[in-house]
Amino acid sequence: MTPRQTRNRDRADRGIPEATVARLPVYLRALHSLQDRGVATVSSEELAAAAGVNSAKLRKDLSHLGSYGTRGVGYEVEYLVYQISRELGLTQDWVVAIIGVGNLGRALAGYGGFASRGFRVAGLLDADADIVGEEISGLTVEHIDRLEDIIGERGVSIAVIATPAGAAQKVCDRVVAAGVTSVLNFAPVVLSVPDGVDVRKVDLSIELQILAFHEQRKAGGPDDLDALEGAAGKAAAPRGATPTQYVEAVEA
Amino acid sequence: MTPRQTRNRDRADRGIPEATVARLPVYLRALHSLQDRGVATVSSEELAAAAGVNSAKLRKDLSHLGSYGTRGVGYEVEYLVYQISRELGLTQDWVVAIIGVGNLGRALAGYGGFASRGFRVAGLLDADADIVGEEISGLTVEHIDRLEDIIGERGVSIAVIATPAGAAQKVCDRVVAAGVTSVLNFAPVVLSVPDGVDVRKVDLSIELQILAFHEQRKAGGPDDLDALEGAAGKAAAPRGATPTQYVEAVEA
DNA sequence: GCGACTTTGTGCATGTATTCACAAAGGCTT
DNA sequence: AAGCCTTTGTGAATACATGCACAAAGTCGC
Repeated sequence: MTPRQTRNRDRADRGIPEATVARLPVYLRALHSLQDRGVATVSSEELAAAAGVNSAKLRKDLSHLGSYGTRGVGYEVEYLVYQISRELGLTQDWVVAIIGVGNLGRALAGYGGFASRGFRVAGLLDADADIVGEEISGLTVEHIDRLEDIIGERGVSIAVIATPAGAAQKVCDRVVAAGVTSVLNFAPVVLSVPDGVDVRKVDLSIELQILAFHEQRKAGGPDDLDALEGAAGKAAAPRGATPTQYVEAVEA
Repeated sequence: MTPRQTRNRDRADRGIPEATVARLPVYLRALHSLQDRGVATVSSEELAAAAGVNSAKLRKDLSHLGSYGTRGVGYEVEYLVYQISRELGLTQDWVVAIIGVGNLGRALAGYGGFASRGFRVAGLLDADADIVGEEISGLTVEHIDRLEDIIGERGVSIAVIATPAGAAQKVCDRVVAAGVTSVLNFAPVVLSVPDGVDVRKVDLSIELQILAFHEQRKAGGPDDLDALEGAAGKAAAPRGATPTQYVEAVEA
């Protein structure tokens, strides 16, 4: 399937690489910070340093949006902020609902970074009757039974799932059925969704595990234990000999 | 600089691609879940489906660890769990300190997914005297002045930074100076660290912005506004004409 | 013990991302 | 107004990642 490839534009063609899209918010943040400091113009070298990337990469990324720099000078901060914001869709407001008001849901509800960037939290939902009615950051927690109504009435287009793992897929199915096409998932499960729905996952324990891998690497690789007898490995290793028993605890 | 490339191993050579490392925790989770259901053996096809990836990719990923499957049969769940755990460094315990006990820090402290996977939270630190002394999930919040002592005494090797943006770099410098070489950063800033230190970033607002981009795409691309007059773009557009004023708010 | 069937492990082709390095483009100075 | 200096934008080279497709390797029924 070729997705909406055609629009009435002729400069930057509509195929911005995913890797670039993922970096644009970082550039945007760096630009905002420059703006606060009153900087009017920035070179790719400086901006790249602030964003923690290679300057050639930054220039190529920006070139996908169009040609917004001035050779010999750099980029005008305010103009670039606008162009990136527009490209990312931040010149309009997005209505967000947070589902699952545990510790994490509360933290998200109170997160200042939403409002300032065009994301409006319009609903906090939970299944727990004790939590429903509670007021958090100016919003009253509502019962998840009203999910479909809330999404419809308030025009929610992004759902943030912060429920326990066991509930996530069911909640996801419901928000998708109600018309949501973007989901940010904090529950430690792989959500399955129909084509056309985007899911992004944020997973604390995965990030820690990746760090652990590199940490171990620095310390000298895995404790070899059964690798001593060489390449035969598998055949010789006692198959159930797991030193720690990895019993899955129900999470969050 | 060629990093520790040599160990006493001859099977899977020590170059596991980063993309693979990032997926191993996902496989591990899927395997744990199979284990809970009493499944003893799984094919690459099934496991791939559970992890939400292509089965060829899964097989290639696993082949980097060694040859742990049986043709015609599949993979033995328990054995594979052990091998992946070992590769990720989860057969040993990692000591974690969480710095910054706001909403997010609390949520992290209470997150069940840590303990069950070999991560032990050994310290909660904050600069706010009102918070210090408070008990959260069985730990007492300590003052950040004791940072260096705590890291040294308790053998902290991973620091989780959940402070406000403004404090993050300073905290990071201190934990690195105290010997920490892995940092998980929740603050919305790019941390700069010396070589040999790994930083991973989790950023809620970046994820939302990426979703917004795709959401906008589905809806038909950016509102064109100044692109109407064609390719001239930049020259013709009124340079400060940002419809919304993107003033950076100090973030959670 | 043999043949049919299943599923792994991987070579190869394709696609995507990064980085280098430099010509083209603009501003600034004299 | 000419030339120097800076910095962009991008072609080309390289590196990394994905997915197909199939031979090799094993199991299981008969």
